[in-house]
Amino acid sequence: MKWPRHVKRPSVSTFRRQIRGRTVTDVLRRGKFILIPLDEQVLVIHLMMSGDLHMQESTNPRGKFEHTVFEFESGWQLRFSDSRKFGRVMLLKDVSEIDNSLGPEPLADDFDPRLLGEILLKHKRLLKPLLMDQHMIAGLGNIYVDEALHRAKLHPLRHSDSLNAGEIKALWKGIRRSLQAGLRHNGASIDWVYRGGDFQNHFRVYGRKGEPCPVCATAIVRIVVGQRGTHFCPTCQVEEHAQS
DNA sequence: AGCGTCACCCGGACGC
DNA sequence: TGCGTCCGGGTGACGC
Repeated sequence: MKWPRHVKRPSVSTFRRQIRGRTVTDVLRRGKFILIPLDEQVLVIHLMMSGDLHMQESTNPRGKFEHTVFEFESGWQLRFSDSRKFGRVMLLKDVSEIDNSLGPEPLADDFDPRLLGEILLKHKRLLKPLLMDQHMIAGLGNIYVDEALHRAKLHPLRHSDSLNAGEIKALWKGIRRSLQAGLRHNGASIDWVYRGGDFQNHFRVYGRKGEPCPVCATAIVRIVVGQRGTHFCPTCQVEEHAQS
């Protein structure tokens, strides 16, 4: 979706006027966006990497990084804490702008190998940046892409239109399994940003440069692809397939 | 079309 | 110890 400059740091007073008296009717998610419908509008929050949402009683002192606070009539507050200020808060008329700009949900029932194959073959892109691109598939970040590619035994620099049916199926499985593993472990708490999860203790390749591959014990390699640290096993994830 | 690069941001890790 | 520098995360804009 568009990420207009003017929503980067919304004026607090404008915001306050617009959402005062509204009722939270639901809490939803689409891709990495948290959607909070407020009667006619929708509050959209992106945590990026260092953002965190939590409920606090209003009497609790405000934390150093709690830049945005939503007051409830009950006396509780929804606080958006974000030490690196990368997160975004937007108020939109409806979710269509976000919805239309995102690819399919990889854990949805209709995300099958055929749909993944269509996306991959329609573009001639490197696997890593394609999978990171929210317009292609919604919700995969750097960790999950590295983990999914390792599960699928695919090199991050493979071209998306070079995969055969078996590889597409393996990638489909890898994407879903790595997301499910993340969910099972309540997500990852990397850096010092603690969110309660322990998925970081179960990474197969991400952030494990030099450590043994859990499958074959080869040292994990780190390269940079599309400006992103990219981790893979040079034995399991071969770039060039021998011609036969 | 797709890639590389940059900007955004800042706590912490690292080097001297 | 204290300072300076670099890093990394997700996204959009931009140039090629």
